[in-house]
Amino acid sequence: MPELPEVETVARLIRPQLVGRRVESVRVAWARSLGGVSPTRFRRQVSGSTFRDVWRRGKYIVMELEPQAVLVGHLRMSGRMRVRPRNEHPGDYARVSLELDDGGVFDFIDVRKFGRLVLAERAEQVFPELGPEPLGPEFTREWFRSALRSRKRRLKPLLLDQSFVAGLGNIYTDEVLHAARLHPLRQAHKIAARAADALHEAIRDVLQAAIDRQGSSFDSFYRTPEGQPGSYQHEFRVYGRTGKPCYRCGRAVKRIVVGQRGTHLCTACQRAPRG
DNA sequence: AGCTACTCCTGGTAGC
DNA sequence: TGCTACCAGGAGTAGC
Repeated sequence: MPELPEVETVARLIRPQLVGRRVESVRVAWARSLGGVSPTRFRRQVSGSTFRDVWRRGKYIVMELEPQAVLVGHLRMSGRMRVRPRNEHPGDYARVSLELDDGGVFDFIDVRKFGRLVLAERAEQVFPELGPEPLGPEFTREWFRSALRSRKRRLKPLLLDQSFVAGLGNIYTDEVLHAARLHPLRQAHKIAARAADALHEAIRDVLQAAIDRQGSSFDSFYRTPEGQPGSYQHEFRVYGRTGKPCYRCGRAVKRIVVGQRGTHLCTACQRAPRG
């Protein structure tokens, strides 16, 4: 599921439910969700600690614990997080559960088991190399222009690369490229300054609009921590619209495969590179 | 440096 | 209805 807008939504909603809460006990139903940290050590260190803060970086959710530890969560394809009342059933896919001192239980839920909830001393120990936050102050037009110029790589795989820009995934990359009218196979270093600016603007606009709608939900997977679906899926202009008319020109949206990822585009609005 | 293939998992769905 | 094949929001690794 989750890309930057969904992860941001999760972080915003669980933050007020966790900050200040003490963990009373820990249940680990699927040890591999801990990413190599032993369940024993995880239980010992997390039990009794208190949430100090919750924030997002790229697609990671960082939960700071008192006095000095972090839980770094990544939802990958099917992960969710929520806080439920203790008398409510956790469901079949709660992989890690933390009982809180106010009667709530934090669940890390993950059908496909790709997600992780890693205990570390500092978040930076868990993060791989991450590019700038696309909605943050470092992501300027000037930086983006020169960053594109320095990469001899196709746009779609480049935008999906978290070490280039942090937070875009398969859906929003397709939406962003369509909004900027750029073909996913265009070479980054050949993008003119005006087109680079259009792409920069599209990235910020699409992600912000999706956050405003609490992300996108189109199957049973992604829900906000309160169980509500997001609504940005109603704004998709190409993703999942194969064969349907482009909202800009009316031609059928095409699906191609780029780097093993399904890729949706309008070949009239997004002109293919020569060759 | 950048590309492809493969891997980790389960569930939903299209097609027969 | 039942079976099978394929597909999916991510990303690390290996090999070329």
